[in-house]
Parts: sequence; C-alpha cells; structure tokens
Amino acid sequence: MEFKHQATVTLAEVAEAAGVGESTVSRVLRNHGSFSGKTRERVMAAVERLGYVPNRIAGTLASTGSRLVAFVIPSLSNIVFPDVLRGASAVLEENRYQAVFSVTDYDPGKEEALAAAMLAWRPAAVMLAGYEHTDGTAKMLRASGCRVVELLDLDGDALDIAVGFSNRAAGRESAAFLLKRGYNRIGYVGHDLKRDTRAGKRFSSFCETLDIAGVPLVAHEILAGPSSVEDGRLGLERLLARATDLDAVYFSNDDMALGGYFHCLAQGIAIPSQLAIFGYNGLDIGRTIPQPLSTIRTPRVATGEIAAQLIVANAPPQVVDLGFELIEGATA
Amino acid sequence: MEFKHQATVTLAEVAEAAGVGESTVSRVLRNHGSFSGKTRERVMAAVERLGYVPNRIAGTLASTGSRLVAFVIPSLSNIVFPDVLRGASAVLEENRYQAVFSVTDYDPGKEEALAAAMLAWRPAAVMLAGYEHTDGTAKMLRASGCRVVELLDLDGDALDIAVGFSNRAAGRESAAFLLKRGYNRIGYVGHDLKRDTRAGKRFSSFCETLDIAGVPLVAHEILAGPSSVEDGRLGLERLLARATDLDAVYFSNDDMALGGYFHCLAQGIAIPSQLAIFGYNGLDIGRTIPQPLSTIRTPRVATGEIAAQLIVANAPPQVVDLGFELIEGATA
DNA sequence: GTGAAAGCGCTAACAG
DNA sequence: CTGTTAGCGCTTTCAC
Repeated sequence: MEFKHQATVTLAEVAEAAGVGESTVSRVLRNHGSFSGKTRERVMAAVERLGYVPNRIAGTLASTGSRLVAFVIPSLSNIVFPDVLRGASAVLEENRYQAVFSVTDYDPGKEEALAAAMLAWRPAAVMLAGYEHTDGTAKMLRASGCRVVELLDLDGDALDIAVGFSNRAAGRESAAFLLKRGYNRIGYVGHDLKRDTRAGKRFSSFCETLDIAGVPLVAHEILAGPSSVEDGRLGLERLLARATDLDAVYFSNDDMALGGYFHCLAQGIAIPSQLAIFGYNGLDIGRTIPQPLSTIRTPRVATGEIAAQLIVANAPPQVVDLGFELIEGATA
Repeated sequence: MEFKHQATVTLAEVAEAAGVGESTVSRVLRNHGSFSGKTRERVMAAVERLGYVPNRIAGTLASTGSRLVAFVIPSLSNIVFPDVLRGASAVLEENRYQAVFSVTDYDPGKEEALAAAMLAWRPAAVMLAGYEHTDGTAKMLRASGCRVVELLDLDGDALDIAVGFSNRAAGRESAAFLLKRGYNRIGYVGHDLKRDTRAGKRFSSFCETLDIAGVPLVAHEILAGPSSVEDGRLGLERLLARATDLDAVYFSNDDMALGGYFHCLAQGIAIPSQLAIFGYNGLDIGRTIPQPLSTIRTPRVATGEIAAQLIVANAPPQVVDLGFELIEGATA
C-alpha cells in the first residue's frame, strides 16, 4: 500500500486563498512569465500559510520534460559508483534535478529490466556504466528519445554521450610501467571478469602489452564474485602457491590489491623487492598505507560531475575522455 | 532543456491498435481486474509491436500513491550510506518501487531543502539518517502525510519508523570493552562531530562510561571535515605527539581507525601491546589487515533492507533495534 | 498583468 | 469481461 495523497494542498487552493487564478500562482512559483510584485506577495503569503508543496509529478506530466536523471549502476559494494553518484548529485541538486537509481549487480539482463523501469519515469537522461549492454537495452534506449550517458569507459561506440577514460589504455599503461621497472615474472589476481567487463578490458590489454614485450603473464588467479579486499588476499595466496617465483602482481582493482598488500605484510613478503603490487582506481586508502600503493587513479567524481553538467546543459552527443593518472607509489 | 516526450507511444494508441478500450489495456498491463486470455494476447502484441513504455508519471498522478522512495543521506564519501542504499534498493526493486536520493553533506539546512524537494515528488516514504533534523524538516515531514523512516540511530524520538541501533550503546560498549581489557590511558581521534551527530553520541557516551569507571579520557584530537583514512593517521600522529603515554585509542569510525593502524605500522608502534586501537562500523577491510581490527560491526545493509520492507508492507510506526556486534579483533 | 480552459497519459469508478 | 467517463494537479496557450 502506498502513500495516499492525503489532505494535500493543491495549487488551486492556493489560488483561491490568494484570490488569483491558477496560472498566476504557477507563474509566480516558477518565476516565469509576468506578474506584479503585489500579486507575488499575496501568492507567497498563501503558499506559506497553507504550507503548499508543489506536486512535481503533476508538473512533469503537464509540462513537456522531467528533471529526473536515472542512474543504472552495477554495484554499490565499493566506493567507485558512489563516487560517481556523489559527483553527479552535487551538480544535479544545484540545478534542481533529481537523481534516481537502481543497481544491476553486473547482470546485463537486470540492467535491461531496470533501464526499462527507469524509462517509465520519463527521465531527462539515463546514465549507465560502460558500453556493454544487451541489444534490447541499446534498442530501447535509442527508441526512448531520452539522453543516454555511458560512464567510466571509452572503449566502444557511444550511444549518445560517453564520459570516462579508456580501460584498455589503463591496462596497457599498467603493464608498460611494470615492464619499465624491470619486472618480468608477472602474475594477475582478479575478480569475476565476465561481469565486470571494464576489469576484463584492462586485463586483456595488460596481457597484450606483456606479450608484445615478450614477457607474457606467468600466472593468474580469478576469483568468482565481486571484488573485495579479502578476495585479493586470498587470490594472491593461491597464486603464490602455484607460482613461487613471481616478481610482480597486477590486481583487478585497489580493493583486491590492498588484500594482496596485507597478505604480504602478514607473510613477511618484502614489497616491492620480493614482490611488487599494482592496483587500479587510486582509492584514498592506498595513499595512507605504510607504502603508498602503485596504481592508476581514475577521475570518478569528475566523471559524475561532467556527465551531469552535460545533461543539464543539454549538450550534443560527444565522448569526453577524462584520462587517468598513474601513481608510482611504493609498491611497484 | 529537458527531455521532450517525443513521439512517445501512449496507452490510448495501444488500445486503438489492439482494438480494445484504454482501461482494458491498463488492466492487462497492471495484471489487475479481469480480462480474457484472448484480450491479453492482443494487448501484449500491440504493446510489443509499438514498443510501448508505460508512463509512470501519469500513472502515479492518476492513481493515489507513488512507488517512489526518497533517501536524504548525509554523504556518499564512505561505504556506510551506500551499504544502506544497497540493502534498500534490492528490496525496493523487487517490489517495483523506485529509489530517489540526494546528499546533504551533513548540513541540516541542506537536509531541509532537499527533503522539501523530495516531498514534491510525493514519495511513498522519505528515509533520513538519524534524528537530528531542523524543526522545519520535522514539521514539514509530519505535515506531508508521507511515511518517514529514520535510519542508523535510535537515541531520540522517532517521527514515524526508525530502524537501526543505538550509537550511545555502541560508545558505551566500546568503552566497557577497553576497560575490561585493562587499558587506562585512553585517547580519542575523531572527525567533525558537530556535523556527524551519531559519531558525537558515540563519543559522549564513551567518555561518560570512562568517567564512571574513574578512568577518564586522557586526550582527544578532533579533525575538521569528514572522516578519512588519512585524517585518522594524522589525528593519531598529532595525538601521540601531545600524549605520549596512551595505551589505547578509540576512533570515530573504521576509516579513521585504519589510518591510525597504518600510522602504527609505519612507526613501528606495536599493536596492541604498545597501543590498542578500536574503531566503529566493522568494514570488511578491517578483517583482512594483518591484525583484524577491533571494532563494532553495524548492520548497515540490513538497516536498508528492513526499512524498505517496512515501507513496502506499509507497516505501522515502530522502532526496530537491529543491534550491533562487538568484534574483538586483534588490535585491542 | 491575469484568468479560463484545454490538455499531459493514466487510473478508477461505473455502467453495460 | 469490457468500454466510457471523469478526473489526478499542474502547465500552457490564448484571450482579455
């Protein structure tokens, strides 16, 4: 049972109380069109007195556009997507837009269902992670006529607007960095790559870069399920049990890398002399551990901000590459 | 400029195409009321053919209740509120409710403004953190007639529904634990308590408990701004510079405590023999560091889930105490 | 500068 | 089982 619109004050009642027409109240409230100062006073007084709260549902239906922005995100389990939401919501709130969200758990089918549910709210824009959508999702989004923003990836074709950075480039630069440092017995620890396709792209371009250099990946350990610090630790433990002579390990992200780092601390494995560790994301915590984590810092908050700004400004279709920053750190 | 409802298929067009009345289409789509299997077929075929997406804005206006649930949260900077959102959104999505959110940055004035903006969408419920609201917010919420859920705190009077646990009890038990372990030169490192009133409650009941035991707090260090791992590190560094003989430090939360832990690791301070560390929240990462963090684990995801379930079920006003779990860990 | 009236797309009685 | 008819509360012409 939902909320009943009980005893809600309507615009008509405000108009009546102020002794003016409904359209006048509407104009005053939206500060649009013309009205006298005196009228304004009376309307505002009535609004105050009655405790009127405009009904945006009705307003949106009557007018031609909504100020809802829909986020369809894969996960809320680590700080990555909250960072994006944070950046976006700051901009949206300033512009009187309202953020709406749902979580797909990295399931493309769920993404399609949730995107459809979102479209029913007729949002000004739908924001999704990356480019990997089902045909149904893509078709539906295109047909909707609503703006679409794909976030945090640039390796593919944008439906409309894309804001982020290249995961392939990130994987490549990570490999190049480790090679430059002279590591040549390199391993990988990652989480479910089928679902997290951006992590998958990083991994594959990482491997390609190693191959080209003639220093192929020695071993890898993939854990099922979402990334976590504990799985990073466990993954490294397993990897080292199989491949004893690694000199560096690339992790699917910082959460996993931190787990690896802690494993080394606990086992007395010297970092980076005995084993180097490299992550991805550039989480704040990586800067405060005794040896700053070597990683790639991604502009997550900025991605949200820019995406929101483009929607608010109704910008034309475009791809915005925000780049990323390689942090040399002390672990690799 | 917002999204234009361009060339959108309407229910009337579907009805026309299917050769039935509008209400029949509506009934079929909502699977409510009665209609023949044959009618159902024809309607669904038309829906499919035209690519019809129901307009929930119009539906909500016409019917008597919305399936929007509004979250007004203080922050997205750490994992605490995302955890709550995650728990809630899973339940809401299953029940075809839609989550909407805005972020207050722990500013009560902003909370009032954002709550007002939320109310304009006529949500089924508004979910807020804790009990500390401006009079304006409380009054507005009460007058709205919409359900209100206060989350993550139970120390105060609920407006309607409250789901969480007692922060005062958490502070008290943390102190009792440290006392039981025999620590008696106890310090505190915290972040901005004016804004984060729940952390403030934990701190004050922590201190009261120490006072009662005749072992008052020796020193404390409060950093401006939100909690962070780095500020935890910095806070402990500063605190130890002033108070050299502490044997335990209570932190405002796990992020801060982890910073303190890393400071000790880097400085070669033995934990817990030389200095004990105690946190709050029970983040996953605290379990994977070489010495599991001693802390209090709070049921954040469950808080979101229960809150959502109560709203979906239109439960009566009530206070749900989910409790918390003290993790003994290895740092205190 | 202001009001009357016609919808926005849907749901909810109410007849049939 | 199904169609017709009023609205939901607002914005938006369009006269005045």
